[in-house]
Amino acid sequence: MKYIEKLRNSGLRPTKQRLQICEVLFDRDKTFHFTINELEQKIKKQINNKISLATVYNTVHAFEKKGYLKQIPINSNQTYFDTNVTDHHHFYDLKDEKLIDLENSDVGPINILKKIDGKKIKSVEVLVKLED
Amino acid sequence: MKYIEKLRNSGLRPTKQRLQICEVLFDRDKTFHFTINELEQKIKKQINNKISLATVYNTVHAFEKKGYLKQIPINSNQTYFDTNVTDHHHFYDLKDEKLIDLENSDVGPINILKKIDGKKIKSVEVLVKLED
DNA sequence: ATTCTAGTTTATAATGATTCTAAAAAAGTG
DNA sequence: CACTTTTTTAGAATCATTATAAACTAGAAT
Repeated sequence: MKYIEKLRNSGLRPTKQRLQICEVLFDRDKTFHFTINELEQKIKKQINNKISLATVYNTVHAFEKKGYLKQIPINSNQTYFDTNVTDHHHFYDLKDEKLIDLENSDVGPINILKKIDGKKIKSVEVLVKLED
Repeated sequence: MKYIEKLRNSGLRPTKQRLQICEVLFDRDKTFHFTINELEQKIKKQINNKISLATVYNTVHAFEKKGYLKQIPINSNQTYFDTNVTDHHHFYDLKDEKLIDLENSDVGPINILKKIDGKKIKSVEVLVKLED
């Protein structure tokens, strides 16, 4: 399994559950935007093994901490995660409640002119809300 | 009271509770970033009248719908609101968990080059995360 | 391989923000 | 005042997320 080493190198034991969640999350062509709930559904369909909801939460948070996932800042009652951890932006379709990737080339350069003493910029994220 | 007409014009009855919440929200010099919980605390301190939590929620949502408040897209278990409804952006200090306004003049123009058929852009919001 | 230990999984309970409910109160209208 | 509609309210219900504590497992040591 290709994820065993990746997990070990991060200090995470490559358990059956983590490896299966890796498959669901990372064996794909395109970026995956998801809520924990949606991920749970996908796991149910794709895997012949029940994974506890608590484990899904634990794993997603562990992966986020290690930098394999990131949260998408958006106002929703559920937390959204993204398998694309590079700097990039999003459309959010308010009607369908769906996220759409904006590649970096889809957004002109962003200039932050204000500085805060003693702080440095970690990330710049743009959320473009869409309506009909 | 200066808020009576404003409320009436929006189709909201100027009740005692709404007027008091208006005072807490809008009788200030600077932009106010808050969660419902923080707002409730401020109301308790500032007003000699108990306002039910349900009313605070109702009122904040009513004001948001009328465009007097807006939500700030950020990942937090609590929803953040902003009394500054003009197009503007935020710093988010990861360490202190504090929001800081970025005036429009603090951010260069943002060009969204991608279009989605049948959808139009409602808002463009930038979140700049800060670290030490 | 067997034993040991720390890390992991799990079902379930607990928490906490938000929404719902339905009855009482207040606002606006004639 | 009488009437209708909107608003407020306390408390219940909901729903995402986190905590708990017991059972399990991976990796290391013996």
